[in-house]
Amino acid sequence: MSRQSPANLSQIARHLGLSVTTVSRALKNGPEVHPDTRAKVQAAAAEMGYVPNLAGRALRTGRTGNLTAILPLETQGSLSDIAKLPLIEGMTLAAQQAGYALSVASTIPEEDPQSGLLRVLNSGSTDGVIITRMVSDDPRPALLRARGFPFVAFGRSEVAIAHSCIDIANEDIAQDATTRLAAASCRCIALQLLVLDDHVSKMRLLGYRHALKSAGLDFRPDLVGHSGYTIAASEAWVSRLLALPEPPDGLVCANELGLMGALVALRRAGLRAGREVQLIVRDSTGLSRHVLDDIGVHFVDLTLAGRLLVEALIAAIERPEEPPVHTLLGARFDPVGVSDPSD
Amino acid sequence: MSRQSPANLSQIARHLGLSVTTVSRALKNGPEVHPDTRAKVQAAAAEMGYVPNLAGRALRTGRTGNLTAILPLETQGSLSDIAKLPLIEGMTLAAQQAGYALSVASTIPEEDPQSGLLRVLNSGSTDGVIITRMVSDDPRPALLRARGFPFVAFGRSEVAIAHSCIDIANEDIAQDATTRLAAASCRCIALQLLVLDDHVSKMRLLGYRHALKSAGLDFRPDLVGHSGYTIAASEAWVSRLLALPEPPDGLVCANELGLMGALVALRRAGLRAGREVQLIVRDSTGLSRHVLDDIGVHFVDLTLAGRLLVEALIAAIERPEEPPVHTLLGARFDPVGVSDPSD
DNA sequence: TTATGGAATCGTAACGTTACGATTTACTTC
DNA sequence: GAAGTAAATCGTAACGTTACGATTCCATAA
Repeated sequence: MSRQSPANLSQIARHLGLSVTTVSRALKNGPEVHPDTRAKVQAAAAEMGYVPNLAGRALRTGRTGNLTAILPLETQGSLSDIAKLPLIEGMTLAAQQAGYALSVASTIPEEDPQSGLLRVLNSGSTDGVIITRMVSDDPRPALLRARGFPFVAFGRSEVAIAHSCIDIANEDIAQDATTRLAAASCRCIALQLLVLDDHVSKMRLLGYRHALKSAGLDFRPDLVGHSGYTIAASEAWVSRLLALPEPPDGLVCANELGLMGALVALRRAGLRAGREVQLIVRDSTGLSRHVLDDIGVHFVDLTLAGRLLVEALIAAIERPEEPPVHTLLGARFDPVGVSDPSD
Repeated sequence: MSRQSPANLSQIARHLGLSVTTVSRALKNGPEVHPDTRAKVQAAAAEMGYVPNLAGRALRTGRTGNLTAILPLETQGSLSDIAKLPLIEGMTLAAQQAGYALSVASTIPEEDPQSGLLRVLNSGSTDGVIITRMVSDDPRPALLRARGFPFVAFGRSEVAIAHSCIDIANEDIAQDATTRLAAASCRCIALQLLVLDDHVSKMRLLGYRHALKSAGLDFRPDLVGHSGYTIAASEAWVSRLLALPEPPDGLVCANELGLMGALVALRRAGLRAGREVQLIVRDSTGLSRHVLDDIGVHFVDLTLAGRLLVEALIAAIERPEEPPVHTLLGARFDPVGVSDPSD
């Protein structure tokens, strides 16, 4: 009962009385084989259950058929940012449909982000990488560029290096959310950010300030804060907000977990979402509309983002002469409420 | 600016005046090289930035350094079962720490589950697979066994084939949940299942019926139903339950999404969780305790399950003579409530 | 001095694929 | 019928690694 390996080119060639070369060419629709031969070879390959051995092909061509996404995974057992799931799903499915396999590699929190990337590159087992969590002066694009290694970025940095990137229209979304709260008569609108100094927060802050100005509201630095990626941290931050002398009457939440934390904080303070404090959230899982009975949800389709990232990466690998793409993904605003019958 | 490839064995050999063979042996601590030589080789390899080419190694040894988990991913854009995220995280991190890469392959809903598996096997790009969503008479273990291909299963089937599997103690958990509801004076306890006919549902039903019997309660088939993996389906099912002539006063939810659906259904019916209907949920993300203000949560550590799956798979690959492991993972019961300050 | 044996190192082949140049076959044209 | 040409096919080499048998070297014993 030992491991049986699938048929290879030489077995097909022997079976048909052809050379390995001809079989190889026939299978990839090379123009130099006789149509009859091609048909015969392809029939035999199908019948014998031939699948190309990727190691052999990789050794010869340098292409492995693997893509790697570098994501920050949760190592401590606490609740992870669930928006990663649709992103992973989108990337995996798009890769699979294009004949690639997608591996996820995790950054290690204590580690320099560059060395994690280097580990992946040097293993030589991937054709291209997707990098995430871009920061303003991110060193990774330059590193990848210097190696001539195909990559795409999820999110923008301020580094002037040509590469494809897919980003979320964070500025627009924050601006729209703030404007909607102002239109709902909020006068003290708080903005929840996730981490300090990354590009996402910078853009969201821009949109927020722009909307405040348009609505004729003052900017109050004490209403802006970063609350990290956990429910507990969000709850702590919102609780502090609510204890201010002039607490907010509107809150732009950063994501699902930020919303959860905010809801817990409101419950503890005896306040009601949608009444004393109105909430808007940026959501990527569809979860928020089921827990939030308030103004609405900005739905950001990260499954689509994952698909676009993979497609851009494959383009960078297979057609390097094409110019890089820059896609800015907007959000769909969904009003919510208990009466909404949709999923 | 073309892609620079890292050093290979022959470059190191040339640089040191040794043969490729000796360098190869020195780097993997083979016993036949002189200690001085080994030290020299390893120093040179480190200095020249040598990393083994995985394609070359794979071609020679048949080992690729890749593991594949076959999961059902969401292709329709609807909210996916978020419990997959901690599972993926646990698997990915454990694989990474052991020097493997983990790819996720998705089953295609319309497709025969076997052909998806075959596609993965035949690609020859993976050393072992993790299969999930086991059903009672699952054909996949026999298929994998016949090929001599290393694999582990998440969940048990009733097929008598020796292989490692990691399972959740679904029977115990459902029994404990039902018992707790009965102890909280519930007399009509409903059981939410996910899909019909899989092993998980079978075990949960067993535990549920056992607990009912112990508590002296009658089994009512109309209180047991399967509600699929979406919030909407759960909501529809719970709504139907609540419209029964004798509606339940207790509900054992299947997972986070089942809970969400139940909460929406309760709100719509004007009922309060923890009052007219008491809830217990099986949770793997830590999310439930933030939305549920009721009896409690059975927390199932799927990050750990993912880690155990990968470790068992690596054992099956590297040490096939070892007997397979069967691990049954229990749950930790966490009482919840607004006054609970933990994350 | 010559066997003996063990330690250290080397050379060759092979894994399955593809690129490239060489070779055969069949058909047209003079 | 011979020469020329295009189409079809073939043989060889190479990617980087490891397994295996062969070989060298050196110290010790006969």
